[in-house]
Amino acid sequence: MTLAELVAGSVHDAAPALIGWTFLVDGVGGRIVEVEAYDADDAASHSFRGPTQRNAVMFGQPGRLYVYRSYGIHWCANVVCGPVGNGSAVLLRALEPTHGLDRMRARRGTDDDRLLCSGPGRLTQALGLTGTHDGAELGVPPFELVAPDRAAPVERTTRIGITRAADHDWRYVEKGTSWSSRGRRAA
DNA sequence: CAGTGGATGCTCT
DNA sequence: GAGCATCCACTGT
Repeated sequence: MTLAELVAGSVHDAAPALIGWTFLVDGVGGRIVEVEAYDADDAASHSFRGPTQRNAVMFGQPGRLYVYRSYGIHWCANVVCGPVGNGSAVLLRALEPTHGLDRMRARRGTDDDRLLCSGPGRLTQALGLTGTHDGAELGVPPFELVAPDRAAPVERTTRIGITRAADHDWRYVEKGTSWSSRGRRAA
């Protein structure tokens, strides 16, 4: 499956299908092990109340990056999905670091590899993503999204860190991973 | 360990 | 003026 095919469909199909893909920015990144789906009928989604200046990218071309500031401090990155105008996206919550570990350690200011990409704010910091990347097209430099050799086993749970529509099971985690943002295990 | 609260800026009410 | 799709440091066991 190509990236274009994957993001063109429903966000609820694309989100679990993204698990196991390798996401790189300028050669730095890793395997996607945790994501969440957000659509326009979802009270927790930025697109719920229709297009605004901030969420404009969510209503544009699929396969682009939607980046927003979270809690005034962090950046969070999403992959826009579905047909143009439907306002859905997949929040990237955690990666298993595989490429450019040294650059990620330097950006994050830690030698604990478990803390490099296990969380949406950490992930963007490790990969150097900021608001300047909002609306950027994925799959072209400096971005790279590589499909896994075979589909990864995926677990489905409730989303994290939201107050509304928190009961929707739209969080997807690679089964058995120790790199997710919750439930870490020793290496 | 678990639980709490502060940092910090922008969007929408 | 409220409320965040978060993270970290600090507290008390």
